[in-house]
Amino acid sequence: MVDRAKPGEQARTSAPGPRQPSLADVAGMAGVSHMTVSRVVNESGPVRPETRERVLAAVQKLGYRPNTAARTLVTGRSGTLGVVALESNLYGPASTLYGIENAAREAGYGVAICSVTRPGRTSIGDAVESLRRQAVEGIVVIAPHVTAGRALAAVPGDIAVVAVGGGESAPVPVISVDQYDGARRATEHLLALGHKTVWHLAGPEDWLEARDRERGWRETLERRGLRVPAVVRGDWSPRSGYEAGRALVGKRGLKAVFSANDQMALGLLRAFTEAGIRVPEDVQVAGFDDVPEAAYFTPPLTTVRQDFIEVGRKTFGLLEDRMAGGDVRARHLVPAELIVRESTGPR
Amino acid sequence: MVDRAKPGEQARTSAPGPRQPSLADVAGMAGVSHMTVSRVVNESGPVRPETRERVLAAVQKLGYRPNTAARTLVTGRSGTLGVVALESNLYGPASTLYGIENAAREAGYGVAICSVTRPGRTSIGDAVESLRRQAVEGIVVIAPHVTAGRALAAVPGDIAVVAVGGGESAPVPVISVDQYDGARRATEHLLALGHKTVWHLAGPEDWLEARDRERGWRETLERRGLRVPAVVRGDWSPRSGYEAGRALVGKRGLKAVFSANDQMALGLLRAFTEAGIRVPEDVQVAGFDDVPEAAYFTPPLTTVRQDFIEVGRKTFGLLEDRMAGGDVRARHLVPAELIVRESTGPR
DNA sequence: CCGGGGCATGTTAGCGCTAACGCTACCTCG
DNA sequence: CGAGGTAGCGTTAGCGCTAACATGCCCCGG
Repeated sequence: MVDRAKPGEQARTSAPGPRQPSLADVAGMAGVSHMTVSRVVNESGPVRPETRERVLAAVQKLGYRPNTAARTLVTGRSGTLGVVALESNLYGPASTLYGIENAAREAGYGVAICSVTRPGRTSIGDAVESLRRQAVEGIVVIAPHVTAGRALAAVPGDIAVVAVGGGESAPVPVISVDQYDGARRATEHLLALGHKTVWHLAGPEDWLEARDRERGWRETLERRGLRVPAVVRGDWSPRSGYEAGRALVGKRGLKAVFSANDQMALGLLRAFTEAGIRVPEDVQVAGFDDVPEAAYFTPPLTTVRQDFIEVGRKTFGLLEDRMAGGDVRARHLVPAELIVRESTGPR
Repeated sequence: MVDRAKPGEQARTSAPGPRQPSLADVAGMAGVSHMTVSRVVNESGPVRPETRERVLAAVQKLGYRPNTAARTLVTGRSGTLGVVALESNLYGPASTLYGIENAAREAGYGVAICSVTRPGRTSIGDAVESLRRQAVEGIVVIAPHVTAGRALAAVPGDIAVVAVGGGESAPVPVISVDQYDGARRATEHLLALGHKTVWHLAGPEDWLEARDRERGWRETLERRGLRVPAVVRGDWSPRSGYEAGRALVGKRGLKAVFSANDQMALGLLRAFTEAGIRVPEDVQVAGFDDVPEAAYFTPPLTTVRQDFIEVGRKTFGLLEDRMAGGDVRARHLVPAELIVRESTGPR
């Protein structure tokens, strides 16, 4: 039965050498049936210790490696998850990706990624489709955009999908850091320092995280009956923070600014420095993300830390539930933590 | 974890649902053989236009999706590449990952990632092994560590592997940014400002990039017969840069420092600021990486830019060559570019 | 009017694996 | 001492797909 000379064997033109050993090859060498080898390899079903030894020796000698494609074909399970990631170096999304990969690997899953540049209905749809062809068992969409919600609604319902950090109205479970509460904490911290109000440098309008942070800031002010200054908007980049900072310089009553992320806060600090405004003496600044650099800005930045490992863990857990058939649709929040540093230090 | 009591007892806990349509289902609906459907789907072989229409209609109606596992099993090609990535948020590795994913996607490949925390012989070996089980056709190892070279030597030779940014003595092609030349440029730039020598804040000793940057700095000084100050070493983090900065403060003749990356340079700036040392008036500082923040540090940082998109493109190109059977072993360098900003500005 | 060569399709044989069941010992217990 | 287990294997039948060959058909030249 190990006679493989008969069928068209010289079909391979590019001659990749001897093909990978299969169960049958191992079985032949160990003098057992391929099923016994399968049982040894997968530890399914009883095998006599000495038989196992023979099989393992043959596996070792031949360098046998199970063929995932065949296994997937017959079992319908690939052991792979898909992640739709945003192609960006932004601290949050990148950290989230690693957090998920981490949790997945610990559970024995592989991870296939497919990045999208500009999330819209089609590109997320395409990404999901391309991952499905890779036979993933479940998909995580890192979709911080408002439009992502709509895109997710169009995703076929016969595969487990969870979204992280977005997908507001999406018909899928969503995990995210509690942006609203983080913004509230930062704002209240600034107010507690005695300011009459707090300005806000917001992120792009089509990012849910930007909206939530803005809402957290706005409602905190409103709850206290304080004046809500006009929002200045950036695009997360240090450059946009810098430009916003130049626009803010000279505003009457500018005493405290809450930036929607640390990178923009850095730009702010730069603009203020150039304008001769001292932080924290003249104006106090808080950011969001706690990037590793934040503690070493000039001055060190008060910010809101997000636990992305935890986000990854929760995301994976939820995806597992979905894959097992659970009908989870809740929104899961991971708490945010305020880190106080000199940029809001006592004067 | 889900406890499935006995193999084969109640494996399918979740929706047994109608299984995905197969070629046969489409064939049945279109009234043709499954082979004709295959030909339509893959555009291989002649099919009458009206037949094609019927088939496509059935494909559409049933929502047919080709089964990659089956296709892989029979063709031996999976259309997927593997990337062994470093689990870190470091700007370089993360950017490289996206660069590669980009190039791969444009060429129609999927990407599976497997991250390793602490690269050593075993973990890279494990990662490669785990990717092979996912039937990847080629593997990119983002391996900036010295040990990675040895680990790569132990990787079986029957699969295409290329390394990016490391793997010095590895028996595989290597792509990297020209760290040596980048460091040389930064150092010469600092010297051109009239300093007698340049200090160096190096990266971890077991990172090849750190070694190359240090060598570029050292040999530039030596070529000019200048004194080579003792190297201060950090771990890439802003914190380590800060600590190094505190150690450097007060050194006699400290006029110019070249930091092996921007994050550490930020720590340096912080330490100098706290010590009352002005940059660039008292000491001039250059970094490496050109992270997006660098232009907004206080002061804006002179640094060396790396083109990671280009690295990704070249890496993928080389991997393609390898997969096609080419025996490429060269070391490919992507040039680095010096970006001059205020931290080395004219006094 | 017939045979050869294409075009458009169908048929068959696996790829490597696991699920499901079959078969033989041997062992236990009433 | 026979019925009924169970450990330890083997055998068979696909999973969905593609490569290779087989078939029917029509067109055309001889």
